[in-house]
Amino acid sequence: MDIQLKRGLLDVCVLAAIKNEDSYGYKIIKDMKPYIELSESTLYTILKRLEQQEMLTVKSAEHDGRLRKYYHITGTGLKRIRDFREEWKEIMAIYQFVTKEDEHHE
Amino acid sequence: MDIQLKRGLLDVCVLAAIKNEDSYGYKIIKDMKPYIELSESTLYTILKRLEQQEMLTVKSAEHDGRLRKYYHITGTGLKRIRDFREEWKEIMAIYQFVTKEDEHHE
DNA sequence: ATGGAATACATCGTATCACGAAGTATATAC
DNA sequence: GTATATACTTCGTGATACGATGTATTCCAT
Repeated sequence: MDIQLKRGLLDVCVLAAIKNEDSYGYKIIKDMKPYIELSESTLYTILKRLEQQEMLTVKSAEHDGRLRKYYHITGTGLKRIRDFREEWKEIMAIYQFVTKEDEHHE
Repeated sequence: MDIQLKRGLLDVCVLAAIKNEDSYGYKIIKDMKPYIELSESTLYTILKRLEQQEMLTVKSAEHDGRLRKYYHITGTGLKRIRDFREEWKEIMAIYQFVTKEDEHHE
């Protein structure tokens, strides 16, 4: 898929991946894989950004003797997803504009 | 609207704006305005890129005594729009993933 | 006729951002 | 004991949208 098209979806997609239960880097990548593939460097950059924006919180926890960073979505993060639903209406309007056929052809 | 979300739509939206008839910078901006607002510097950057990618051709023509650059979509450009329709299926899958409700809540 | 919009295009610098490359470290399977 | 999977980190780079700024012409109101 076009890289540019992904850009606007990435952040919100990561948030969606931790929406129902806290998750960690590797698992997020796997869960997103069927929809969007992204590299580790990309994901951790995004996670750091989302943390700065207070869309999620981070907590280190031990698992099988080593530390994992678990990411938990915040109220702001949930709002981001709700806002995305609203933005989608504009996106659909753009989609219609791009794909509408020339009216006057038979 | 989120700038990031626009990114993937901009190129194809500009192509859509010249799909039915050749157009020029100022008019493209006006036609796109209801869907996506973009500055002149952004548009001309995009037009130059699309020309390099042979999605469109440029032809200067006189209008009211001064030169205008008219942009004409190519076969490659039209194919780009068709491909976009295909990509859209993936985008919709991502949208579903992001907005689907937690299954186990009543 | 004079000034200010509106039209029309161009260039430059900057900030954001996705990503590949490379690195560190541990657990598990063979 | 060696490879693979797990798990996270840092660095540098290229793409790109955009504000700022500049140039030049036409149109319109005063």
